[in-house]
Amino acid sequence: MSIQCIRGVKDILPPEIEIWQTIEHKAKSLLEQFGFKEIRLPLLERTELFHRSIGEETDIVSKEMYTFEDRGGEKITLRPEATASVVRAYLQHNLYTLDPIQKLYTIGPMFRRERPQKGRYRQFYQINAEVFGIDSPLIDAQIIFMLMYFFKNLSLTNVQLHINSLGCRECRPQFYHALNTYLSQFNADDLCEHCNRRRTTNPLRVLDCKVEKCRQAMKDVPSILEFLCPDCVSHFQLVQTTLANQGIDFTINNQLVRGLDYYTRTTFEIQTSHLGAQNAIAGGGRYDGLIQLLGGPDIPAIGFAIGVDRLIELYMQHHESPKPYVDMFIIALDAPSKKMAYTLCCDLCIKGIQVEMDYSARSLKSLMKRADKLNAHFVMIMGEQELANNSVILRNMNTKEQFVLSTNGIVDHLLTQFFITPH
RNA sequence: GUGAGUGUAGCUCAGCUGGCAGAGCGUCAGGUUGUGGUCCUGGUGGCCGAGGGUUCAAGCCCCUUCACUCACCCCA
Repeated sequence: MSIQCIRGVKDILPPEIEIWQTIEHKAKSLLEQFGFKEIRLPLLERTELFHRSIGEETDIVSKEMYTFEDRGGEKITLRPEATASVVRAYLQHNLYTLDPIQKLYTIGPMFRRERPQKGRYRQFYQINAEVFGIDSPLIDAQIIFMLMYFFKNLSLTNVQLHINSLGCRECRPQFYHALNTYLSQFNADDLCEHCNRRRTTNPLRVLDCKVEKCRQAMKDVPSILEFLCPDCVSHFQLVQTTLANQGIDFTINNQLVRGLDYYTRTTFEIQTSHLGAQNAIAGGGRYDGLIQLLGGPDIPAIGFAIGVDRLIELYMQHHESPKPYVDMFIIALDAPSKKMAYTLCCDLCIKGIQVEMDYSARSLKSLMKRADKLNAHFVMIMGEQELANNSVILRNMNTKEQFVLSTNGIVDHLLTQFFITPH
């Protein structure tokens, strides 16, 4: 058995790669239409960055990160998400002194060591966007609008938007207090093993536990939405009315907590019922305290990530991979013809025509079969007879029409008569 | 980390109560001079995931291990 790739990672091969290119291209165009600029970031960061931003008690940090010591003894981690790195770069380069408002996006792989399953890989890809320096709920609504437009534009209509508010540093402590009071009424038997630990370490996470007895126990749990301070209420209200005015359907889900500690106020997730258990294809939220937490000024921010692997899986349920083709396949039957074919092949390729030729000495028949396999739109045939007349045969593979063309000025002739030239 | 299912040709899969390793698709060649798709013929292709055990005999039974898939968990 030859060497295989490691568990939970995969190769993306042609022709599927074309779908990835299409999706990424569409995402970039849309993000740039909305004023986002690309930022390219390292995949490696100091481990400390994620401990401080994502939170020590989260699943990501406590058991899913690829962390190692490099040869200099430094603790390095393969990034499990992008937001922390974007914030790090924003602070490291003092981008806020240039303009506190920055809209940045990045596309690339993330790494989490979880058990792989459908839609969940150890190396997975995200399209990530962040807005720094705007605290208005209008920007919350706008990035959600942009996301929903993106999915609609890809003809992905079977997705649902869920939104919630997690409050701010003013009102969240009061909810925490109420939540702790509520949780304290239960014995260890009433909650699952994880939640017994969470009730002290991260009580918010008990809310969206899916274990049956925990859901029973959480039946009458106070809703975070009842504890929001007036500012948070009006913020959340404006997000909702703005979305509603734009005709965007959403569900308020007060159990939507999300797995990273840094979220405040608006959080959202876009889900689908067509991907099995891993139903979130995009998620994000506001993180007004994170920049300060990482040593920067008190600047609000909001962002989201799209799971590209899942998005593409969903997309492919309704779209075929494009069938590869070449514009022309050249069959040259002897050595002098091959020499000429080679030059012609290069000349046409640099003009933007996809041309393949054959480099072997196989029969015309087998090469015609190959032309068919390559889905060649045209086949050029040249051999002893043609070369003697300074001509070649051009066959249209769909109509079966054949033309005899002079070799004089053939590149221009082909470009103007047979191929739609770019520009 | 836990559970269930599956590992046989490049791909999709048959293979009976243990008895010579199979099909379809793909690939390559041919079906009389230099013309494709359909059709016909032939060739190629395998450490039956790996290691051990039981047996005269193991793809099949037992143990171990690895991988994949799905689910739990978590998230994108």
